[in-house]
Amino acid sequence: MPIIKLPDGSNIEFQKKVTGLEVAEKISKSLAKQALIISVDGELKDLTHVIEKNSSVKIITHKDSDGLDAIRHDTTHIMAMAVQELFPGTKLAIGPAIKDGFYYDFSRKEPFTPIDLEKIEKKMKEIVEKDQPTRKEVWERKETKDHYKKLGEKYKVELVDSIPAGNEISIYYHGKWYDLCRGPHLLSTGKISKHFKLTKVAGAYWRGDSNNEMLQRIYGTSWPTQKELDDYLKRIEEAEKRDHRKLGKEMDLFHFREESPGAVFWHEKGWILFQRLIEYMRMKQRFAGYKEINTPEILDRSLWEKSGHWEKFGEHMYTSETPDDKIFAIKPMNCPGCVQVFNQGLKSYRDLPLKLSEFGKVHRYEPSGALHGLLRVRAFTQDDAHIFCTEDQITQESLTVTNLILKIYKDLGFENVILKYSDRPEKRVGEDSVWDKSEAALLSAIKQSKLEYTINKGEGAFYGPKIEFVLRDAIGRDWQCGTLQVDLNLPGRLGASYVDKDGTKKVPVMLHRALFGSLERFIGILIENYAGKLPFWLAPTQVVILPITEENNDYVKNLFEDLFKEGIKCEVDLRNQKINYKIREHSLAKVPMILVCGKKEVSESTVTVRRLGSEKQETFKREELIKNILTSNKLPLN
RNA sequence: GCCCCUUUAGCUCAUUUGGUAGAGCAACUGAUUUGUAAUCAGUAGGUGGUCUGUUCGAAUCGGACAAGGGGCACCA
Repeated sequence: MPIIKLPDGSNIEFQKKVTGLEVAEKISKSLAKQALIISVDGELKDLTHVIEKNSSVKIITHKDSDGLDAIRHDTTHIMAMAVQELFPGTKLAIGPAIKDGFYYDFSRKEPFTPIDLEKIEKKMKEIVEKDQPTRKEVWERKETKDHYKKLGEKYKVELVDSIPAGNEISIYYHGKWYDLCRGPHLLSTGKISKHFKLTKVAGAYWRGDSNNEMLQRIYGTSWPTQKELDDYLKRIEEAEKRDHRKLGKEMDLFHFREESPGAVFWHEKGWILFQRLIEYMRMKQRFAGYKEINTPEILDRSLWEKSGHWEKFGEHMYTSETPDDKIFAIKPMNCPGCVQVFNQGLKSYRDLPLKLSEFGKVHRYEPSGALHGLLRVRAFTQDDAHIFCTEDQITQESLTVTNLILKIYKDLGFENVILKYSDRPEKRVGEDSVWDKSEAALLSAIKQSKLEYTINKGEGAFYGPKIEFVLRDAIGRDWQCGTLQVDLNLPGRLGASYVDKDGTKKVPVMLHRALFGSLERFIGILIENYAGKLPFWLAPTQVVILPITEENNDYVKNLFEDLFKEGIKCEVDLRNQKINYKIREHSLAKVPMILVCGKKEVSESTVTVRRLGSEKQETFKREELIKNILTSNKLPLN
């Protein structure tokens, strides 16, 4: 007779085999009420699942992430049920729970409209109200396939085929409707409650393969309570308010236009921000021993053929033909140019590691559907560098790069960083022994950094393993930014060499490294992270000075000159407007500091300060204030 | 690139079923000299994304293209 071990360590002994629900009831009535599914020895099961032997059981409620997933999985079944009722002939593909919600992929000729979504939602609520019981049946493989073949549900047939031999094939019924599904599911359709919402329709390839048919995917979200649903919708709204495309327009930082899709037209304010970021990085890299170079944007085809880009990267490259019938490529990467700088003149082992940095503008022909504001563009500036070193130096140099990246992210307000490590892919160049060495070197650097990391097996570049740096922003979103790649290939292809101790020529290892990846992209991330309220040192307009009346204009202009001379990005607003009007306008423009000078300030040689996000007014002596401002304006070079 | 949607004044949006476009904010002019999130009045502003078809007549209906948006694929 089964002895059930509970998560708190206690045991309950039953006289006969029991269902999950009976276990929950034995623990408490309220738990049984809240129970959604159970976990038996780590496997998720229905509440109706019969436990026959001793096992560890956990009753799962909506407070567990597995419980939330179960609710969403049920909701997507109910959606599919509603869709098939309303739109007979619609075929089903798959419908899993995902982060914050669920989707189901359908195959149907006519597109679903927003009005259809409303109808589906209404129908779903009816289904929930009917509270139809869930029932599981186990079918034979062949019977299942024949059944779905007859119905013309070709995706279900494919799914049956992909279930490993020996696994049971389960069908879940909700009332009369049923679906092929591994489960588990809640006891009845009423269990999910009505706190769901269908959010959007989108195209999606069957099995994520662009060679397959495009299905219609309906996304939705589902929560245990109305409050959680409202909170989620609010969160989405907040994220929309931070959208860098919207803020970029409002703050007059940049724009895009038809003539050059995916390329940024930087306005004065955006360009100031861009330059300031570069200024910071320059200082940071100079301290770290980098030498900044700059290489041509357009290079002859032969170089790209030698480097392998022409073959491997050609479809993403812009090319141009000149009147003398030569073909040039606009660089999509900086590395070949950088290697040419290395190649110029004789290099000795004493020169290594040699770190050459470049703020290089690259162009890549990205698929049109991939473009997205500043985050995915066709022309962008990499904060690139290539470190030429020996194999023995890989670990140390990788660690140094990692530490530099972490420090920089921290300076810019990002404390949460995780790493993604990718090792050798199937298609690769170089000896396995060298791969062993470079992988070990990179991994050792990661371990020494003590950061959380995930391993992406086989996702490395063809020339070497890589690390990607992912940072988490203020509202919990992850962004992939920096990258560090070990390259045992390009230097050789492009004929790089150095003279070693023994007088022989050797080929150096090259580390590719980008801190933010793309400055354009990073600025987009910065804007969203700070919701446009950039830190003082980065703000394109740092200070606006407002006179109360015309009488204070001279004082204000004089103060402006003092700040301007010190390099503060400062403006005066002498317009004939009320102070309320100006405060509102400059606050909305996200100027970090507003200075107000009226009769009182002029007579006392003081300035009243209002900082963005605060209604507090503070009055300072003029000299003291200037000193404070200069301190805030320093680059964060810790 | 693929599926769906969108495109009207500088910005945000309106114009029921086809009868050549309106508002708020911004801009400009004038008045107002103002103490911490919108002072008042007036003026001007549009080949309705582009091309094309249907029609006596198209912002409105059809088609093509482009850009943008949401996803998918892609991100070397």
